[in-house]
Amino acid sequence: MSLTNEIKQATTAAISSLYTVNIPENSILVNATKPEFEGDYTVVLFAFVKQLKKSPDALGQELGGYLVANNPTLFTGFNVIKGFLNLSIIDSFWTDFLQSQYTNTTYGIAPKNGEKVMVEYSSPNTNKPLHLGHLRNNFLGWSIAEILKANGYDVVKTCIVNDRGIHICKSMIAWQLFANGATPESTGMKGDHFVGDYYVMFNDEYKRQVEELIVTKRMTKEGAEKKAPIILAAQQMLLDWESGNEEVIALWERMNTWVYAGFDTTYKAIGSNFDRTYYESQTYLLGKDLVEKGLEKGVFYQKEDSSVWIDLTADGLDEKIVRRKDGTSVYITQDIGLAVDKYEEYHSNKSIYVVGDEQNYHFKVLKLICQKLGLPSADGIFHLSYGMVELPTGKMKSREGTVVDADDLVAEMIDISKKKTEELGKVKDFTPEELTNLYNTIGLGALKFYLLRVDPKKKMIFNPEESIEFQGFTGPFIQFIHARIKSILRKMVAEGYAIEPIAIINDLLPQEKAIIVELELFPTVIQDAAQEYDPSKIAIYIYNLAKTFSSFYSELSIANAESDEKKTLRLQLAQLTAHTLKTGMQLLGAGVPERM
RNA sequence: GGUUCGGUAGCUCAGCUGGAUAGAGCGUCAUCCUUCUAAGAUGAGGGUCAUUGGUUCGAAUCCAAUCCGGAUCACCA
Repeated sequence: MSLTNEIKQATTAAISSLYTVNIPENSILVNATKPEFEGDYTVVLFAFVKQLKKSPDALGQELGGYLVANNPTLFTGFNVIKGFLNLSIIDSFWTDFLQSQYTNTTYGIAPKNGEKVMVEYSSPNTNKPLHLGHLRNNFLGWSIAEILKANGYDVVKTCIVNDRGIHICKSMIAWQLFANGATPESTGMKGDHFVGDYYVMFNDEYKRQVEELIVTKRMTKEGAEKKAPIILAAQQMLLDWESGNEEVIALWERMNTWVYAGFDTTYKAIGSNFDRTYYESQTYLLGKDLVEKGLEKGVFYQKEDSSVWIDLTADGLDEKIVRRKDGTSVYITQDIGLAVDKYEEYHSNKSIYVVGDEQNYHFKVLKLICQKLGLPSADGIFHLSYGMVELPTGKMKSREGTVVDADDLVAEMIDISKKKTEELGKVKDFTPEELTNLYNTIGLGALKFYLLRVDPKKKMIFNPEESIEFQGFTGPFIQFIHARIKSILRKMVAEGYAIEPIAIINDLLPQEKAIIVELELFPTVIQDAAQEYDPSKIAIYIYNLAKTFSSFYSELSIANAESDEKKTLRLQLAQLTAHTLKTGMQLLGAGVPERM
């Protein structure tokens, strides 16, 4: 149990025994004491002053006296200022805590709880390469999966690949028209970029044809957009694809192979993977049966043109189509089918979809429809909605060439970490392989930390003009503190100094105590991060811990401590800090180097 | 227009289940490497917490209204 919970419990017990009044534990507010006052934790008294009919000061004195007298293993003293009861925690509590955890390399990680959760993220389109927005999505999905695991859940990471539809046909048409048989191999290009280029070519040609039709045939813009030969060809190709035309399918498969090879490279570079990948080409027909059943049940209704709808106006939403008049399924139908499919395969009660906030409405509707259909998976559907990554100039637009490409950005980050490392010249004895690993760790650490340190729900601004920071509130700072600690620990090992458990220390210095106080919070932070689906809680926490340690480090010597006892204590502190920083970074999908 | 998310330092962001004098990082200025890694530490400066009203012992935090910005409301996915 966390210390603040212990304090709450002790306070409830005290109030109950002093005044025979029962106050719920969670209504008691316990905060860290402000540095300008004496004490470690503060109970805010105003809330129950009225109920207990006491002045804040009298209540504080009585409560404080009782708490100290009855919890001698927890509190050493108290003071009351206005309505705040400041409690001092006994040093033995902190040293005990440290003794019990300093060798624990998985400090903060909860044991398995037997529950299963699915996390779906990434969801790429096969007609263009991954960009910065995908990176935020991938890092978020990965991190949430890790955070849930750390809370004891069994996690299945899934990906739905958007591999069919008119947009894919556009790349295919353009390739047929313009490629002259070129391939990623023949051009030396990464497959996803190769295919993405043809998607751009399609749009350029489409635009040209539309303008031509407007000029030569005096068509309206809308009319020309429908009649341009290249769009008609794409539409025909989609029909051919759906009817199983062998030639079209063969081309589709060939181009998909290129794209997947490209995606694989990117996923490998950013350290991402999935336990199960679904392909829309295989799932797009799912859900049709469910529409039939829904019609029978009266959840859906049919219009005269035989399209099928659901009326959600009673729930504050609109009417929504679930099957087209030509009988084909729409986006939402596929998702209903996939939800059922996933549930039948894994039987997880919770299914998290990491998808941008532009689809908030879609997921509201999806969950509602599933509930109305009485699907067992319905209540477990949770849309982890995150904000878009924008540029200072606004949204990223592929048509205007303002997309920040994922591969480019990753390469740039690794390159910058290489340059910075070389400038500092601290790892000249590294082998080329060790150097490559280090640059990767630092570059990706910086990138992941940067994208995960802000609240996922908020949109974030990325300025390509200013490169991502390596100093201050960043991944490399945390990595640096970790490497520093490791360096000290290595030195101790080299000197044959063993870190043994020690007896209680009664003269903890403020700098020493500050770190233990911070460390004690880690398990609570991991729980919060899971509850809120918010990796930034972890990022902020490990940054604060690293900062606290860094201050401590610059003020007090570890190797040349005043006594052997203190030396050991500080080494224990350093070690548990290193474990915690490492675990925290791992929860963000980032690594920590032993040296940098 | 309906729904919804946001507006905190020059910039990027914390803090939001109401609690003490609103915090970081970057940038600016100053100090510190013969002592465990300076990707560091210490300090200075920087605020009408969008605006107005309300709730109360107390509001950046809760409520209402207003202003500004984003997303969404497709027989696209």
